[in-house]
Amino acid sequence: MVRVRFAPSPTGALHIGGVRTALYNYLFARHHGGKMLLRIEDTDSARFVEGAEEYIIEALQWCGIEIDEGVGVGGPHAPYRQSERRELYLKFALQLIETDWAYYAFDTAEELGAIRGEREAAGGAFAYNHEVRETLKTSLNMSADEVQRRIESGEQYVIRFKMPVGEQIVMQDMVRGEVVVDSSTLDDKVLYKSVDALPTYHLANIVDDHLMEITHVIRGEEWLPSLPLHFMLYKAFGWERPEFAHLPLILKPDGKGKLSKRDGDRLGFAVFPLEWIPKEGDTARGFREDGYLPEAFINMLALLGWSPGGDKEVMSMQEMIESFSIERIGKSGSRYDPDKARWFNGEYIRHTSNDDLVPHLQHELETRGLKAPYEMISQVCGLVKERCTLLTDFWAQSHYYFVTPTQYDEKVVAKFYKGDNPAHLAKIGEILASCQTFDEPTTEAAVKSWIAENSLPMGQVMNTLRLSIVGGSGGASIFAITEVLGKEETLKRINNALEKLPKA
RNA sequence: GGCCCAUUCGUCUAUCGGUUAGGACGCAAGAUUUUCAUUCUUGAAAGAGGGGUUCGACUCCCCUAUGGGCUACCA
Repeated sequence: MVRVRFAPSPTGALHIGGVRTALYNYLFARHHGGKMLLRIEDTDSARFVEGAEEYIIEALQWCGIEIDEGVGVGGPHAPYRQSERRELYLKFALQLIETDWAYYAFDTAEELGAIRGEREAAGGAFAYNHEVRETLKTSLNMSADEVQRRIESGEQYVIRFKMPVGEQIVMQDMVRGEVVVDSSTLDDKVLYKSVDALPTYHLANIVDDHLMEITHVIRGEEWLPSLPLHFMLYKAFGWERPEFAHLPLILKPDGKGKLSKRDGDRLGFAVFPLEWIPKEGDTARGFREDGYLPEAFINMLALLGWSPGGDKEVMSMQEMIESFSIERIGKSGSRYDPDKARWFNGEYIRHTSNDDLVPHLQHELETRGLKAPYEMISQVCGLVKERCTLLTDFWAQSHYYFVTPTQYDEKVVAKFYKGDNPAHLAKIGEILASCQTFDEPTTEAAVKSWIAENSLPMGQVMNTLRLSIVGGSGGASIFAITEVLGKEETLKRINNALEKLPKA
């Protein structure tokens, strides 16, 4: 039984790299008929941000990533928030001390900072490792009594992993293959801190993955350097370890480095699924608020680092679940391409039914205090959707269906409202007025046959008509527009133009 | 600095020793059209460099270069 987990820290909004990690976990779980867990890793009380957990849950929901077990849903291994599991971890840290895989360290943060500063000033680097651990304030060079005394007197301490020396740690990663690291190059990571009586990520992570029977750990590449530690931890506990897969990072569209919120602000796009309004600091825009459909967003994200192999790019969640495999995840980082994201969205909008689009346009109308019949909104959606790449484009593309133009695009006026065109427009008004039915085929046939009979320039006449109806250029077939508008409104607009526009 | 990871068109990618190196985004040109858009056609565009291994390397190995990640009592 495959069991995977997404284990974010509630330190802020969930960035798209995190969303993609969650997505790959989800696709993998569903592909194998396994379970997807959500665990909140809030072991750093200092970095906890209120609302972040709620944001993460809402974002996953919007994306269509379903959680089977964990925070918000419960399950057999509850609680799933590490801060609520705090009593659990100390005994495991102690177990490691008893088996000589860990030790107490009483150095204060200030002392270590000072040493680090000295070494760096001298051009070197400081690592808390086998070379220095015997010389620092650790239980390795103290009597058991002294250790006991310090702890009982309330002195703050930390429990560090005692990394073995000279061991070749051979690891297997599902995306990278074999990775070998010499344990002598590793330092003694903190596993537990007495200040807040909480474990660090490394301990909590291994303990919980074990207890929650996680079979596959799929996480970001930034964790690859700590994989050797995690391997050793499993060994020290004598636990069977899960399989690991480290995902490549999502990079900036331009320049160097991984994608950050700043890139979004600088280049004008979202890097978070949902808008994030923190209590302090700047708000961050979200794909949802920018007008993206979750299906398009997820489709784009899935293909950023993974490819099913064929030429097919537009895929539903179900199709991605069926074809997903970790073997087909790329090894190198992928630059995020905002243009491609827009293209995906346009593609999805065009393939979304008019009825499913109605709520979005309806919302735009409501915020402007406008109303229109459902049927009309649906028709408009059908006419404008191929001109929209984002949901937020709908209003700009469709406002003239709902609001009679009061201003006319000057360039278009200058180009078409001259010569015989105004007169022709008046004549078209008469022709349309005489149409018994006002649907597109009828009105189009009537007007075009008149144009043909009189050998008039099609472009000139039609664009003048368009100017009167929409106030400018652009838009669907003019007779499709007038059908939606209806006879009365159409004739009104033609008369408006005739009255308001200057005779040239 | 140390450790680790990576490297195919501008970007996302296919290729799992033998291909005219394929597709998509973007870009350019053209077709369709009353406009805008959609759609369709076409085009430009790639194996970081150097050594091996091999009859034959984008593909396997090594080195270099470049890029990235980590190096906290953060995750």
